[in-house]
Amino acid sequence: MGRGKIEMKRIENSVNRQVTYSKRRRGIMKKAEELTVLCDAQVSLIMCSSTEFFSDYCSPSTTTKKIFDRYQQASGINLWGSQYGKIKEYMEKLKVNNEKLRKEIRQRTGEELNGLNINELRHLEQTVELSLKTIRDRKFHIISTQTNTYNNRVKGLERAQAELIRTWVENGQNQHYEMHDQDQQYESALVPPYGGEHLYAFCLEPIQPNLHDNGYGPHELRLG
Amino acid sequence: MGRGKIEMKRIENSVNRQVTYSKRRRGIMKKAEELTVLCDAQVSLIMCSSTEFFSDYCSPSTTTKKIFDRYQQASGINLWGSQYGKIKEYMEKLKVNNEKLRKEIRQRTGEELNGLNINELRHLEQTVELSLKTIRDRKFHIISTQTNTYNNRVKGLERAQAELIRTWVENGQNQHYEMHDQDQQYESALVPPYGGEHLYAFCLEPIQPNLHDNGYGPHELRLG
DNA sequence: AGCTATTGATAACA
DNA sequence: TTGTTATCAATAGCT
Repeated sequence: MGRGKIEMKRIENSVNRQVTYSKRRRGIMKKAEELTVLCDAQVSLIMCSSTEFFSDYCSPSTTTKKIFDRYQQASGINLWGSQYGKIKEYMEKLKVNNEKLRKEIRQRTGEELNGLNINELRHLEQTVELSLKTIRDRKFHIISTQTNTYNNRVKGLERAQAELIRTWVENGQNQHYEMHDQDQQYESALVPPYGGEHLYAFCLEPIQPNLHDNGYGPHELRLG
Repeated sequence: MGRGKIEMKRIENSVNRQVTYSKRRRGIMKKAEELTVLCDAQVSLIMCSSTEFFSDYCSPSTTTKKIFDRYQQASGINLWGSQYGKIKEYMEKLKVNNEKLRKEIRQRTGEELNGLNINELRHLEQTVELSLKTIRDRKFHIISTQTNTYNNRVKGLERAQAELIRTWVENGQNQHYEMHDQDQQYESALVPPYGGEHLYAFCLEPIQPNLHDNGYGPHELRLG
């Protein structure tokens, strides 16, 4: 509800996050007060920002502690039973949603294609193709960044070397052999990561990202 | 924000008051959840209607009690049933898992590539590439199946036609014109789906598969 | 419970 | 940060 819709996920820009927090904090407090006044309700609201800044609202004529205590009592005595069904229902929804997400992944992986007709397959193909392109672009971006890093490191060392050579030469010719040794060591240590083939050597070993985690952990716990 | 502005005072009609309470209760809970997600905040919200009905919201990864304790540093009561705690914990796991699945999808989609190093990107690229291949194979399989279906249908009709012609010819030459008409109708009806271009015509219109369901359904229900 | 006409909240911008 | 405004979201009054 602003100049544009926003995704419901953590706002990455920390300044925006703080601004949004302030604004929404005021908004939710207003809502709490309105609920109190309009509906004769009692509301306790405690908020803690990501920077550990607390704020609270509490309806007049009571305290957060009183509401909290009353809630504990009430949920222990009256309400627990009726809540139980709702909680189970909620969990079912979560599970269903979970399964839906897994199915999407299986389709994208190509593990579960039987249910799809050709239209859906074509769409899926296009989607995955696009994803692949995005991933490749990102990879090339990173590779070029890495290359620049190495370039810069090499340039720095070359400058240092030139300086050393200059120093040694100025100090006389009798240390000529040692300098040459230094030079060769330097070359052999530096060239490999800089050379074409070897640039990629550092990432040959495959790593298992967090794809395909089966995610069955939660099922360990059963309602009993 | 409704059909008309309302005065900010207790709603006297008790039915209206209850209805408004329900609606606004959902609203404020949604706001609390949004604050939690968008701003990485921790929120504890307890509401008690004028009929003593309690509801609460609490950010994941914490509990109302923890927030309350941290805020007030004075409670001393611990009556949260062990069941309640376990179930909440289970739901938290489900939620976390949900988020993990969503993240995997976002990575496969290429929406969230920032956290990945080059190894991971390479692996992801390979995985998605493989998926794409699987999907394509399946698509071609279906296309060829479709083609065979059409081939068979055509062959069947050709046989039937030949049989008809034979019958008609055996019955005499005076029905020659009508047979020719039949023949033409048959051709124009059959050729389009069998012809190269037109084979694909039936699947041009894009379909939205169940990818990217935002999955907010489960959040409708709150504890309390 | 659902449905809209309205008011309200707020994301982006200044 | 505080204010402004174009947009999206919540909801009051009805059914």
